[in-house]
Amino acid sequence: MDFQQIKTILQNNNFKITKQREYILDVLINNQHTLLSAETLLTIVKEKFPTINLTTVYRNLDQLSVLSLLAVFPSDDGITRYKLTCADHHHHHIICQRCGKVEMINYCPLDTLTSLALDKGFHLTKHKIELYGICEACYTE
Amino acid sequence: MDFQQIKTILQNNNFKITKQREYILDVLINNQHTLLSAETLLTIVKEKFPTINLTTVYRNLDQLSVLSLLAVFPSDDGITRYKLTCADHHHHHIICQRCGKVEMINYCPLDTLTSLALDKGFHLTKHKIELYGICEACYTE
DNA sequence: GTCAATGCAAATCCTTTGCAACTAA
DNA sequence: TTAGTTGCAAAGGATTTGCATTGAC
Repeated sequence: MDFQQIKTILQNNNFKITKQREYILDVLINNQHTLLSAETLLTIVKEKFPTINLTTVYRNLDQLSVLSLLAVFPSDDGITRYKLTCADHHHHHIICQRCGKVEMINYCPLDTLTSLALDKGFHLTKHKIELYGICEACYTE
Repeated sequence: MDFQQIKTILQNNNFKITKQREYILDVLINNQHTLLSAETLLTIVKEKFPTINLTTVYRNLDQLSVLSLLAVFPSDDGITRYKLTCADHHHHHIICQRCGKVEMINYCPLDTLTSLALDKGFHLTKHKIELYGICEACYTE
């Protein structure tokens, strides 16, 4: 996902491209390999746009999420983290528990999951496969 | 997991068996097939023990979680839900998005996940496979 | 008797809302 | 011009903490 693609989608949905939104997208685009909390995102955006407000960040995250442009990761620690969704194929993630780095995992036994669900009488609507670990850099630290 | 097993673990860890704790465990044991929020758990316990406090519920959930007796499910809606862990073998869950019913899924390609992680340079520490769907009862409603 | 557990109130933390001022298109 | 957007302050809602009291063992 690059800025042009996202910009187009936003405009097609009656969203305006403000300076704040541009900076927020910029940070998200440059951190597609990391989960960011609203607070962290704010801190980074503030480097370039010091007057931006946390509320604005939350509102933008919310809109991106509604447009399915954002992957949302609620966590045990009570902090929700975000990253842009990848436009390409269906996939899952592995997340470093120390630094938050995220990599794509091209693996999903969807047929198996669907049939497992059906075995229990469930109609599958959604599934989550998340791997957590320690990345090479953190491991050798 | 029945009451005796949990009681033993608690006592081995210097926890006391209070009336409140008994009722909380009772509700958790009788709802092993459902995810409960702290608030919902409180409501149910209150039927039998009207003076119990939300704080007590949270503190008990916390302790159970520390002892790995509790599975914790943070969710997009900001509410964390809980259920007792099953003592038996490793497994995952399918959760009804309408009623919260939970069933066990005896499926986990752990070797595959471990090697996928390793391919990315990650040392796997934890993984999550959660299926979401609509259960039979909700579907035919 | 001792130490953990409880209840209550207040505090905390993340997130959302109301509203007036602003700005992209 | 006119929606959508922002910033600020205040509110909300889930969870946690402080502290005096109670209760299990």
